[in-house]
Amino acid sequence: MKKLMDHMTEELSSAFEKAGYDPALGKVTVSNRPDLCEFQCNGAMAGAKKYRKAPFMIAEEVAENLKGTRLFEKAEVVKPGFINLDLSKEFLAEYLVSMDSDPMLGADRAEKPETIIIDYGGPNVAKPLHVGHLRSAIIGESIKRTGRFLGHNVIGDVHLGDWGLQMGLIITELKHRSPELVYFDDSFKGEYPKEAPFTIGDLEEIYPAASARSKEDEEYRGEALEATEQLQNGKPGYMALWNHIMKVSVADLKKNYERLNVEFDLWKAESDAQPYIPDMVQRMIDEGFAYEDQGALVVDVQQEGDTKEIPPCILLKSDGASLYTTTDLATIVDRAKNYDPDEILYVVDKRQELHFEQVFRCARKTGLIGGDKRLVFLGFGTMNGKDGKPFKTREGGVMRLENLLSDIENEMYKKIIENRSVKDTDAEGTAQIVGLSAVKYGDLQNQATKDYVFDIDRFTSFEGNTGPYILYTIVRIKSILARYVEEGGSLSGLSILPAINQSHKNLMLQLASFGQVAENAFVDKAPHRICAFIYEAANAFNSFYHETKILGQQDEAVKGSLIALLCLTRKVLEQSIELLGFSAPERM
RNA sequence: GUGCGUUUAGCUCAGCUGGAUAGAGCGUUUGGCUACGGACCAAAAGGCCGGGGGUUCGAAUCCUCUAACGCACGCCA
Repeated sequence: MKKLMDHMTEELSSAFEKAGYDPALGKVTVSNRPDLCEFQCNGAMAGAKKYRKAPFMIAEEVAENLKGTRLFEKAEVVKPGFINLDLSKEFLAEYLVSMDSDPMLGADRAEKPETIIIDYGGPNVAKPLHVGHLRSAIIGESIKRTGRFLGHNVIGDVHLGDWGLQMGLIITELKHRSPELVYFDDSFKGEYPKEAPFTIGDLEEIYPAASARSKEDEEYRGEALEATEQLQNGKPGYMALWNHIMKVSVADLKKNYERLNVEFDLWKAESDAQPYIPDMVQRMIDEGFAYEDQGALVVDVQQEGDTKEIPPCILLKSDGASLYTTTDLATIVDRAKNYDPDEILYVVDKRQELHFEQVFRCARKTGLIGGDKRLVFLGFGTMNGKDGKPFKTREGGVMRLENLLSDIENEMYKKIIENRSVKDTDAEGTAQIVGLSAVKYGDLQNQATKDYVFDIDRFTSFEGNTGPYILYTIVRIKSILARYVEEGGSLSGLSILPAINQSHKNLMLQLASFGQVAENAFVDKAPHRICAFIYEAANAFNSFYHETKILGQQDEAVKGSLIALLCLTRKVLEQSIELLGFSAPERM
């Protein structure tokens, strides 16, 4: 569907052209002086030099050509050469009517749908999810939903860390604790037990213990490294243990991600890429890309024009074991082969930027993926506490994700109970929904690439630019609509009419920009733009609501049109939060 | 050391391709419930956009120098 802005830009462009100027000057933007006008065009000033003419004169000539247009109710020329525009209420109403009947709400479905793999989540098995995993999950999920909404074939892959030294560490620690287990008996030939000899709780205690010990105990670390390599070589006992670890962990991870309303299409892991490694490495050697350096097998990725030294990619360590670089490369092979994606997007901690730069260069250089395919790194910043330092528990430890969520939910529950004006049959369920909005909105409202301060008190507040405030606004709309229906009104057959006051028009203008916002947010991988849009829309609605009598409206046609606009507002807001990855309750 | 990033109101952050008086929220101050949810709305105060120089009719935005802070820099992931 053609955007409002496109309609206006077309109109201005032809006005410029008719006056003998470059139509490209007719670009219309949202006004940065809402007190003066709704939209503006600055083309006259941009063209002044080229045409050696005062911008004001150019603007006047252009404005002359706008007379009689049904698009604008005002098109005036101001000071140096601004063309200030106010949209016609009738045209705006027509636009909203067509937007209302468009399932995309004014956004365009991709002309050429692309296959995009988003690599996000990135948890390690046997380790509980902690706050560090939050951003990847939230941001990745939002981008996935937005891309999908716009018609792309987006595949979310959790990309589990299941193959590195961490596994060797767990196996080693298990061996120290229970050497009698059959998994450690090399002569054992029978079938390994079906049940894991540990629970998720055990694993969560075992890993940190092993990790800590390996840092102090050289010999222990050596054992872990050896176990890692043996696992990677498929030692049966270790493979059996690995299977147990995977099963126990994945079940737990799924539970946690579900609570976050985050869903992956693929639960692939590092280990899934292993089968591709030998061939890939061999080919890199054969084709002369890989060579031995200091005992390790490496590929140079330095390029001309680099302002710094980029270390080579290490494919195999001197002991022959692979690293995460190797795995990431092999994963590209896997993905290229099985999904043929146009783009692979990595939503990862920004500290890994250099690593991915190396991986991408190596993949390109060695032709693992077609040159027309995109490898994109979206690095996000750290989640800090109020002190500006990485978020920790009160005791200074790493905050587990489930604890964080529980804290938020409890906080929400308290507030809901305190404020409940409507009887709420399921305060706990509501607290969960609202709590999730607080966490997600609090995160997504910031630019992904920057560090941000996670402030529970602020995020869970019902006031200000928060998830709960947005949900409150939606619930309020639902409540009005419900009352309208109770009073005998019908929600069908209503149509949107021109605005009856300025706040009414402002709301309509804001809603009309949804499609453009969604598209831009996806192109720029910037969910925070959707947040900004939602917040402005919610404000516009509340302001309109405050000034305008709705249910008490005498004129039935007007009343119906206001109700129709409420329906559209609700639709737009709900679609927007859907893109962010949360939803609104019926009451709160 | 090299490279990358950040620096906007007391605090937390926006500012889309350079445009007219730099915007929100929180906090502070003030006003509004005999209209549909006051978890709201309206308003005030608060800023040499880290600093210098430059490009431009016009710079928070582009270039350059500089400061502070953060992060990364071959066999961990």
